Amino acid sequence: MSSTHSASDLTDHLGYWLRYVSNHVSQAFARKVEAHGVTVAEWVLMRQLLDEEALAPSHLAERMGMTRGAISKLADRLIAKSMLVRAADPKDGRAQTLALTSAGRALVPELAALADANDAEFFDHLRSKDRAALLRILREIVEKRGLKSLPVD
Amino acid sequence: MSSTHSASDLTDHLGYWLRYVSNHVSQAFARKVEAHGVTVAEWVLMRQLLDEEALAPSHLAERMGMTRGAISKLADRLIAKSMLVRAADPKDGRAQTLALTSAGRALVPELAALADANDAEFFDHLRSKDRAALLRILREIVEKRGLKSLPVD
DNA sequence: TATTGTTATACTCTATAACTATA
DNA sequence: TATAGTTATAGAGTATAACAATA
Repeated sequence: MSSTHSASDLTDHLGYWLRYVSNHVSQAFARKVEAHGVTVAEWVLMRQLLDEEALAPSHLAERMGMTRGAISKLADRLIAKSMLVRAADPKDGRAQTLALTSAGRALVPELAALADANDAEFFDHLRSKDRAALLRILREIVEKRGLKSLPVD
Repeated sequence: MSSTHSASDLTDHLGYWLRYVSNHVSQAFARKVEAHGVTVAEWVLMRQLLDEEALAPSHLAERMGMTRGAISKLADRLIAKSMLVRAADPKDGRAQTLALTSAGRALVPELAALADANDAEFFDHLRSKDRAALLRILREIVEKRGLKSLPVD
């Protein structure tokens, strides 16, 4: 039990509010990106690859907090959409790498603009101090709680 | 475009961090409640009914930001688990009401305790000022953005 | 044997749309 | 016709587990 909560004031659960707001924000974003033929999860994967040239599926799984199987399926869909290419790793016969195609790379800024617009829609009305605090706190949770170790696989 | 973001610093999207943290928190909570045979979405529905005696499916759909069809299916599962009962509304032959069974009502505090524990796990390390700020900001977003009107149906 | 990745399977969550019964 | 609800269908997202290839 948290020191600041009791079972009686149910609406005070931060996890509840986080989920509620996050679901709405993601749904709104999903609607924006679907015109470009991609989903939110696909965008997240593409974004991981933007600065990286190429990444192993297992590496992506760790970063995104998903299993390797889930990444495989996500990658399949992006490959079918010609956003991604899979290639064998010459150094290790078991390994594969995933990289953006030029089409995929070209799409990222458009999606990023939509993400900007979505952020603006949900967060621009906040005082800039609150907006900064929200970002800082979320990052702190990720860092302190070491979020990324979830998928046991 | 938000005034505080550009397409180049992609990791600054609040929506991204919100989603990332929320997914981890919800997944951890899902693991805790599954021992009691319910899912997170089921818990949210049960919780809506705790203070209400009985609600119409359409009312729940509006509150939870889901379609009526989705509520129907969720309710089916909870009824199969004997947590919920469906009853005809005597005043309107079309209408139904959903209410917790005594077993359902008895389970809520146990789930609430798990929610407390989950919250503690993810948020207790924050300074209490930050914890309060997070709750306040999330609530403000819900209020100002009027979140609940999403499902068009 | 351990590791990388894929595939098979299953289930939750959710939407859209068609349908039923009542108003 | 309009409304309340359910059902049918579909697809995303994700997990677990079995499998294949390589190390």
